[in-house]
Amino acid sequence: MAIMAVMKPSSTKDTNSKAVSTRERILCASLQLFNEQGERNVSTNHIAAHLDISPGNLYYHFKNKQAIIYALFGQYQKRVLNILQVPEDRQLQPMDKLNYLQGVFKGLWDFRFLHRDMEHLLLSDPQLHGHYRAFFRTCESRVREIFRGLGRAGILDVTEEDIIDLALNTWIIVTSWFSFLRCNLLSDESQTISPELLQGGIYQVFTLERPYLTEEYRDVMCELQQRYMPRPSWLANPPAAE
Amino acid sequence: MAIMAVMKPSSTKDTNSKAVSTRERILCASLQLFNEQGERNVSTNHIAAHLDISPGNLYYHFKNKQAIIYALFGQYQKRVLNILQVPEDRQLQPMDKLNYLQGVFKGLWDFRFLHRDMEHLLLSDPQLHGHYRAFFRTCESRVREIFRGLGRAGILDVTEEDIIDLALNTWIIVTSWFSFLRCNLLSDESQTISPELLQGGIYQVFTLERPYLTEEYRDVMCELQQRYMPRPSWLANPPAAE
DNA sequence: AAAGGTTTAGAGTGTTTACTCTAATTATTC
DNA sequence: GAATAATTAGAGTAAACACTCTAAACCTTT
Repeated sequence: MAIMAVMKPSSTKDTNSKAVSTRERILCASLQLFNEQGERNVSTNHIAAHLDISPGNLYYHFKNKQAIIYALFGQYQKRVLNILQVPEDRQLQPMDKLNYLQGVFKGLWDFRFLHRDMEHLLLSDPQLHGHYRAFFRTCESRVREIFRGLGRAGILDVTEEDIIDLALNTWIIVTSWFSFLRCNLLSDESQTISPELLQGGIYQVFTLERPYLTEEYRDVMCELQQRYMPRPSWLANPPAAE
Repeated sequence: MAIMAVMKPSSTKDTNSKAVSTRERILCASLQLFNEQGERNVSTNHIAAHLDISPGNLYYHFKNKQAIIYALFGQYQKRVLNILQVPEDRQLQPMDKLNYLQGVFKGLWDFRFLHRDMEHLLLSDPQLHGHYRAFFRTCESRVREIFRGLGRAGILDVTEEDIIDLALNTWIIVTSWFSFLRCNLLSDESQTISPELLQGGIYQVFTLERPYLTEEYRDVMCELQQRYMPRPSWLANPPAAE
């Protein structure tokens, strides 16, 4: 470690000497608590207590609660943009669509507190709001590019107008899925959503493009979609009294 | 008014003698403030101050803040269910779809604070959560019935499976639309969403069923949809740097 | 105009919150 | 191993919150 110190004598931020820096631990614990209880219900004191550190320590690493959220936001955006890329060296395949969805839904799950309190987080921080709008526009154009790729690959038969509409519908369904689940389907006890209900989101997004599937790929894509049909579990609920 | 008093001597709740009861004024002011600033940012003291009444007075009429929200929730549900009805004496027409959407979007706008903090409101009040789940199931079945009606009227060509998927997608887009607008499109200054951007939601919902339109009605419905195309205003934003 | 119920004002309470300050401790460098 | 800088602890603060309590004002009926 002496070598390390020599190699990076005046580096600004890397505390490699420690296994995990306090800063990282704060981010990690914040993410966990925010996801479990909602950002609104988790105070900085809670986070500090959870980590067995003092509030002062927390505020040494982050100038305020907002800064923690900001950092987590950055992680989330980086991760999503990493996923939404069209390969340049080959055509898109049916499984690609699935991989996109699984990756994005996983990301949404890991940072689910964000979309739970999104409006409050953005409206109380104009700078963050600006970043997010730019992030959305980037995602929107990436998703359109994916749909164009699926068109080029002969999987979808879509006009440019269809693509624009599909992309926006997809964005809304995807980003609203967990909120939808928590509000409309989950009773309090079933805290554990992930496996099968998350899959329901993938199924639901597939329904958006089903009408546009080419004959050639209709069967294979529909079969793919059927794997994610989660209905029995929650459609079983009594379908409303009236 | 003496006559009124004689006619309804021991009625439980009507304070007809006054123009507007304090209870009504509290509900009205709460709704307004919640919508403008978010439920999270409006305290009971704020509401009382806004009305120039004392906090004690407010708590005389509502045992807690939750009770105010609960009452507003009731108004909202009643209004939506009033709209989502299939006429029994005639077939559905293209304009019906439009009327459903306009009515529902107006309701969503008037109670927009609800969907802004929905998760928190529901997760912190199990009873309300239960009611809301039932409300959702009712709405879902009503919307399906509307789609079935559009099928019977020869406007849509849909299987029962399509209907199930369409209904759910419609629900999610509709209930998420204002949140989507506030998060992704609005800068802070343009506080006033209503007219044209609300219309964008109607357009967007129409896109869901466009692929299912029968040839007979495709032109008329698409023309109807085009009226609600709001794109130029906010699609003009630079489409992301990449 | 007295009585009795309803409505209101307004001060106050206990708790929680985000955040600050100072001093102590630990690492790093010379 | 002394000096310096980076961390941490922990008490503390001012503001905001949901909500309570008591007494006064206001009706309505007799």
